[in-house]
Amino acid sequence: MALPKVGSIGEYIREQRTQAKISLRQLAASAGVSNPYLSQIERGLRKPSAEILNQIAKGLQISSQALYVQAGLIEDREPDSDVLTAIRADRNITERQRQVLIDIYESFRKENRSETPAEGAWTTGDAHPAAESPGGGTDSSPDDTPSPEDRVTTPEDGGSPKAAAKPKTSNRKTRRTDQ
Amino acid sequence: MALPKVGSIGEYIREQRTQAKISLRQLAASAGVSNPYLSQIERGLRKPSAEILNQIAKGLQISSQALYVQAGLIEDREPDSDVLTAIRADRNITERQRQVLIDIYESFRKENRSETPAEGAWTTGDAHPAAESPGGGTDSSPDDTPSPEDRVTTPEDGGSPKAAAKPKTSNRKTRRTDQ
DNA sequence: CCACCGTGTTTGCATTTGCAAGCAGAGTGG
DNA sequence: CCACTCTGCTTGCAAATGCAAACACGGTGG
Repeated sequence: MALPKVGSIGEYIREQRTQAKISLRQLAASAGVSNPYLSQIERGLRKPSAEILNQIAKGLQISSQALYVQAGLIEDREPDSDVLTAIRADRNITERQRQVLIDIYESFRKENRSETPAEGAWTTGDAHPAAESPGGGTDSSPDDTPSPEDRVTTPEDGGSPKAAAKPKTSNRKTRRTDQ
Repeated sequence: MALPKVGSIGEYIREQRTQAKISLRQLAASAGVSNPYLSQIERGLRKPSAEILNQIAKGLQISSQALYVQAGLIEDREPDSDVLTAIRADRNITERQRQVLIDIYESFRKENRSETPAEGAWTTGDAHPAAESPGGGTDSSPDDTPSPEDRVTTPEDGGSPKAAAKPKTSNRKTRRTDQ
């Protein structure tokens, strides 16, 4: 594998650490990871998992998001609409309320997005067995699904957003060649 | 109990998946993970790493941050200031510039926070990399790809506020987390 | 009835993470 | 000179991730 470069995450961590003038062992201790492992991470020999990354971020007292971005784990340009940021930044609501709002908003976004392609296509007679598409995207009937375990989504209003089926072609590719 | 509760991340994923009316295999395919693994993730039998989590988020077309928050990996409490959210929400700057701004801001925060009693720590003439004012000469390169070797640290100015965190905590034993 | 296609699940195995223990130097000073 | 402490790095090894293949169950229809 040769581990070409798992991204500059290691460099970034070492950068932040040396800048903070703390030793590898100190950071490892405060981050709760072992010193050798941190060493390997910093030199790109190991690819830390999210937990470790989070702990390192805490140990460095930097933003986890910054680390995730550096690790290329969040690089996907999220729809950074200020709505979501406003929701996340708002401190006058509880976490649950925040989550509900985010869920609703994302459901709306997803719904809108899956309606973009030309209608039909996946409703044609080619019998997509799994998709089956009850109602499809146009009617957007809110109460067509039994909703197995409705936990997070419990808005009082009945207009819960239901996302339309995703006409993703059944790509059989499972093996992902990465890294 | 052998498998610790990894949080409701699996539940959340399954929730989103069923909401989107896509099958487990479909999501696994579009996310680039194997079906059985996704099944185990959804039931909390496995703890997906950040990459897998990111892939799943992409497959679900939902926010990665939402997943990370659900996974308890982002804490969601760091960006408690609208400054950061404003920076992140601003779309008139490149990713690089945004990162620089965030780094600077975090450096300031860290400086303020670690400047508890006993001042005279940051005056030791160390150079703080991120806390450099990019000035007007910021590269307006439309390229927003985080280059690996191009670290944000480019100290050239000496008159910027320095942040030197000199934690009094001496070496601390590496705590081991049972697991 | 049983082949076929869909759903999600379980079973072994390769690969990897992540750590405890030990190694190689650089200061410091008794 | 050697003991002590710091720095970071290398070495095996337990445990986990993550996947391919096979399993169990349900519906269609030939």
